[in-house]
Amino acid sequence: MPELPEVETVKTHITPLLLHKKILSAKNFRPNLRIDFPENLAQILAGRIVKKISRRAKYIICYLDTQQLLILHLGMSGKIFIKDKKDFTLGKHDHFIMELEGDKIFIFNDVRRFGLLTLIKEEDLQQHKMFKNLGIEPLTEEFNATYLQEKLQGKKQNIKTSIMDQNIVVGVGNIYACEALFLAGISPHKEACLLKKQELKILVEKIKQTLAKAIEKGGSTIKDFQIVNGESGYFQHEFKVYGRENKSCHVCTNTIRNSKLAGRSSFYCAQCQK
DNA sequence: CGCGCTCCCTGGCCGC
DNA sequence: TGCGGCCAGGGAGCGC
Repeated sequence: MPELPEVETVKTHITPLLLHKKILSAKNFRPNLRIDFPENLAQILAGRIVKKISRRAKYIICYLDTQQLLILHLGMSGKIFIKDKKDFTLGKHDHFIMELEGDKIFIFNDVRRFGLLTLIKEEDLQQHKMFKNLGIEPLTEEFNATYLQEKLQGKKQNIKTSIMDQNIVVGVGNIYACEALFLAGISPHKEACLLKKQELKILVEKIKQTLAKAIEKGGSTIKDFQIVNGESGYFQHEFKVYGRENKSCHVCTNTIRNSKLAGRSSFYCAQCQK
C-alpha cells in the first residue's frame, strides 16, 4: 500500500492519538513480521509514553520515554487502525496491538507480512542498518538536480529503478515513480546517467509535485480513524499512467504500455516519454 | 561493485 | 463453483 505520501498521512493521523499518551499494554500475536519482534516487546512497551512521532523514508518512528524507538514499516500491505476499545475485536492479520490511554486500541494489521515492527535504541538511530544508508528526503531543498546528477553519474541502470532506489532518494515507490516520469516526459527505460541536468531538474520538480499533491489529498480525504491506512486516499488519485495499460494516454491518445523493470510493472507512454 | 533476479506472504481477480 | 496462474504499492540478499 504505502509510498511516502501514504506513510506521511498515516503518521499525521495517528499522531494525535499517540503523542504524549501512555501505552497501557501491548500484545503481539505472532513472533515476527519481516524481522523477529524483540524479546519482551510487550513488557517493554507497557507503561511507556510516546514523546514524539516522526517519519524517515517509509518508516514511522515513535520516540518513547526510555530513549527507545518503536519503528514501524508498513511494507506492501500494512495498515494501522485505531479503534475505540469497546468496539475492538481481534481481526484477521492483526499482528500487534497496543492499548492506549483514552480507551483507544492501536492495531498493526498486515496481510502479506512484509511490514516490520521493532524497537531500537534512540542513540543507534543514525547508525542502524535500516537507516544508515538511506538517501535524502524528496521534499527537502537538498533534493535537487545537482544532487541527483551526482548520484546518477555513471549509472547504467534505468532511471525508474534509480529514483526508486532508497539509497538515493527515499519514499518514491512504483506508482509515483511511474507518474513522475510521465509528467517529466522521461522514459522509464532511459539510462540514468544519460539524463541532462535540465531533464533532471524537471524530474525532481515532478517528483516533489506528485508526492506533495498526494500528501495533500491523503490528508484531506481521511476523516475517520477507522481508516487510518492511507488507502482511502490512495486510489482516489487519477493516475495518468499507473494501472492504465492498453488505455489511451490523456495527452496524446497513444496506448499506455507496461513493461517490467527490475521486476516491477512500469507504465508509460512511448509518445510522451523519451 | 553494480545491477538484475528472486524471494518473503496472502489474497483478489481472471480465464478456463 | 473451483482451481491454477498471475498480480500486487517494499526491500533484503544473492549471484553474475
